[in-house]
Order: sequence, then structure tokens, then C-alpha cells
Amino acid sequence: MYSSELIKGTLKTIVLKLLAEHKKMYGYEITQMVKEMTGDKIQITEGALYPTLHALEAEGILITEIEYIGKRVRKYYSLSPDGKKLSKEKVSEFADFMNTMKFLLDIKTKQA
Amino acid sequence: MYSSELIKGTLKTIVLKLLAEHKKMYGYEITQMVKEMTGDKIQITEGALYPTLHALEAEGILITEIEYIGKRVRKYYSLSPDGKKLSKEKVSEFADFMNTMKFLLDIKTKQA
DNA sequence: TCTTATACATTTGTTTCTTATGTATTGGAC
DNA sequence: GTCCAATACATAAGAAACAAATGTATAAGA
Repeated sequence: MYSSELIKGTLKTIVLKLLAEHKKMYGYEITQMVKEMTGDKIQITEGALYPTLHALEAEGILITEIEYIGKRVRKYYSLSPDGKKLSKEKVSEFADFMNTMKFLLDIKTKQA
Repeated sequence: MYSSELIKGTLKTIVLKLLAEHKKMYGYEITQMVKEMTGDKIQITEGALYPTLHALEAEGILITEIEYIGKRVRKYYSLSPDGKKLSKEKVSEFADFMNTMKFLLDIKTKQA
């Protein structure tokens, strides 16, 4: 787990990128995928995720689709056209930011 | 300029790293150096910087030293032994975080 | 039957920053 | 010699983004 300050400001970018890669996902699924992909280093809390998803939906960035698994509701989110655009922008902004920080902090990286 | 969320949580790390590289610096100098090194992409505001410096001083991370340039006060900050340790920790935590995010966002980087 | 996992959601509080404001000195342009 | 920009400190009020806690309900497995 990273000190909580670090993760701040990255949630939106993470969500948008995951949705760009997986077409449609539901909230709980997003938290589990991030947890798994990062080896528990990043854990998205529900108190942060759901308000963010609702806000992005209200802005027209995300589209929802309800599905029932038995009696249990599942709310799928996917990217609108604006969302696809924003996803790319956010990811490339973050990539740029990382390069800037790498230079500022004089960090050497390995080739991806 | 990056969207303001991104920079959140990195201020402490930036300050500690700059002080590790430059022995002693004063507040205004830090804002100018970050501005210059990042080509105006990151601008540290005084409202964020000074409280952070004061807090780090109160924690024993930073040591201060007053100097007078004519009649004008200049307050130099430098790392205490604890500060040197913390600086390394924060930078390597951030490097680790960048690798995690790079993987999560599927970002390719160039060799440093 | 009881606990854990799944799945949604909101509320309250904290941290961290932004914006605005304030004081004072110094240097350069005009 | 006056005015503006830069230098240099600082604080206060508010916003943003998140963490922690709490709540509801279904489903699966021991």
C-alpha cells in the first residue's frame, strides 16, 4: 500500500482506462481488478469510487446499463464517445506527468 | 499545466528530493526551480508550499537557517538526518508507484 | 445457520491543495 | 523619482478528492 496522498488524483484516470480496455465493467469489478493487477498496492475504496462513477455519468462520460444476477442488481458502466476521448487524454496526460516527475526526481526507469 | 489533481500528493516528495540534491534552499527558490525544470508544467503555489515546509520543520524533517539579503529575510531549509532518510524513501516509493501505474495504464516508456 | 463475498450506496471527516489576501524589500524602466 | 514587477515571507478561507464508517440486501459455502 502506498501512502494515501499518492493515489489521489489518479482514480478517474484508472477508471477510464479500465473501461477503455474492457468495454463494460461494474463498480465492484473495478475495485477487484485494480486490487488484483496491483498486488494489493492500490485499493480503491467504495466511498471514493461510487461518487466518482456517478459524477462521470452525470457529465455524460459514462453510460450505465442495469443487469440482474438473480435478484441482485449489477450496474455496468461503459464509455460514451466523449468518454473514449477523455480516457485517451487522461492516460496521455498521466504519461506526460510521469516523464516530468521522472526528470524532476531524477529517476531511472527500465524499458517497458 | 497538468490538471491540478495530478500534482496532489507529490509536493512533499518534490521538496525533499530538491533539498537532497541542493543541500539548502529557500521557499521562493524551490517554486522557481520547479517551474523552470518542468517548463511551467508544475507550479508550486505559496499557499501549498509554506505550510508544508513549516509542517516538515515541526516534524524534525527540515532544519532552518535565517539569512538577510539587505533588509530582506531569507529562510533556508535543509534536510535533517531523518529528512535524508525520508527523502530517499519518498522518492523510491514514488518510483514504485509509477511502475505500478505504468502497468495499470499500459504505458510504454522511453529509456532514461 | 453463520460467516464471507458480492454489490450497491451515502454520510462524515480528513488531507491536501487553490485562491485570495497581506506585508515588505528591491530593481529596473520611464 | 515614481511606479510596476520581481523577490520573499506568511496566513486564512474554501474546494476537491479521498478514507472510514455505516447501511442495505443477496448469494454461496462451511
